[in-house]
Amino acid sequence: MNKLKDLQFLEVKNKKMQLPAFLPDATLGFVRGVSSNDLLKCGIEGVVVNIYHLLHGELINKIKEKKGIGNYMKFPGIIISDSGGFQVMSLIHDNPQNGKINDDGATFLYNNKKTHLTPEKSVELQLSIGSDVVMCLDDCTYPDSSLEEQNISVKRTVEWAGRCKKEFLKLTKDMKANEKPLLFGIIQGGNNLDLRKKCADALKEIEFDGYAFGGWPVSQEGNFLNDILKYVAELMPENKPRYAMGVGRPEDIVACVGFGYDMFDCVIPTREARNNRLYSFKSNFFGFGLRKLKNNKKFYEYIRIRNLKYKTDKKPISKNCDCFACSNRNFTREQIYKMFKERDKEAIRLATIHNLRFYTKLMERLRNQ
RNA sequence: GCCUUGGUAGUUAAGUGGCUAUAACACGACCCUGUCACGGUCGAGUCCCGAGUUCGAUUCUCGGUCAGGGCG
Repeated sequence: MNKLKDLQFLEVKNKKMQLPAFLPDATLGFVRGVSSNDLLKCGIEGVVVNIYHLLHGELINKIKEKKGIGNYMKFPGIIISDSGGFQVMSLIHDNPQNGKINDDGATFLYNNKKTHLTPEKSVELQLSIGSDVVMCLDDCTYPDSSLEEQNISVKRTVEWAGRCKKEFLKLTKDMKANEKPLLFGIIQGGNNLDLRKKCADALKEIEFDGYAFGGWPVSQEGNFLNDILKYVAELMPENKPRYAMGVGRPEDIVACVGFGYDMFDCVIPTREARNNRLYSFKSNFFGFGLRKLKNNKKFYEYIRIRNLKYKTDKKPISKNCDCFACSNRNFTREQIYKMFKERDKEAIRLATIHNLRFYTKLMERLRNQ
């Protein structure tokens, strides 16, 4: 029924990842709270690191010493590097005292540290750590930013994408095919369909290995931008991977797979694990097809493990979960509650493993339509 | 026995002769969409006891009591 199956894998540098895929954010070169081994056991086949945070945290040289981010992380899967474009929004646009942005690039002033990124520099850094998928530096905005800001954002994003491509070609021209990473372009334009189209057309003209939906995917009122996501997916070439950056909640991912997206990253499963929310599938989930999943946001539920009612709950987090915490009745809610209350780091680990397994299981289900 | 310092929320502290007495942690509920994130929002919960001075005392005075310190 769908064109999802057109693209079953993302392949790069002799690595292979099943699609659609969820990639947790390993911003600083690790997924908070868990080891790379934990990730593999959860079925995670790729992660997203962030070149701004790696640079700001002065980790680039350490990564180079280890001969690449894969070795550094001891993670054999696909590693996407985000360009720092999101931080242009989350740090500078949100708080101009954190830096300046102009047509050349962005200068971050954060925690008394200066970090300068241009499109060329971002690409160079991403290549220097041995990233598998290089993201173009973009000027990321909120959907409700002013039209003027959206215009500037798209203009810059397109120009920067051109510069990224040029730099990428220059730096990778001598690489063998099985050493060469991919380069993805990011489509901006906020909630403006014309700008989205303009941006997508320009990026397709430049030609990338994959295309991403960029920008904050949620309206000011807190509604997921289904229509925009759908529209942008249709602007992307069907034969190349489509990446919905920052998406999202389980029902949003289901919707986006329906629109044609293949790749997702989001802080939700990991951050919420640390902050109390643990997901589980309702039993009907396993009988649902994609269409039914799309029309039924209630295929899952969550518990807030630190709530008082779990203090004496001897059930596992989820009865139909096979994660390390839940399987073999390894840990009860009562135990994890207690570990959280005692600030035991293992609580965060178990919770993160649990939520990541929930997400990988969701993706497995979406692959088998 | 004498002298001395102190007693404010569950804990540790800040503060005031007059507005709904403050913060952190802990507690309870909620939130989180390319991580500024074990973070954020909201809520509940306090001036040791008695007497005095005063229009008004958690605040000043005296006594009690409890805890710490010093001297015997």
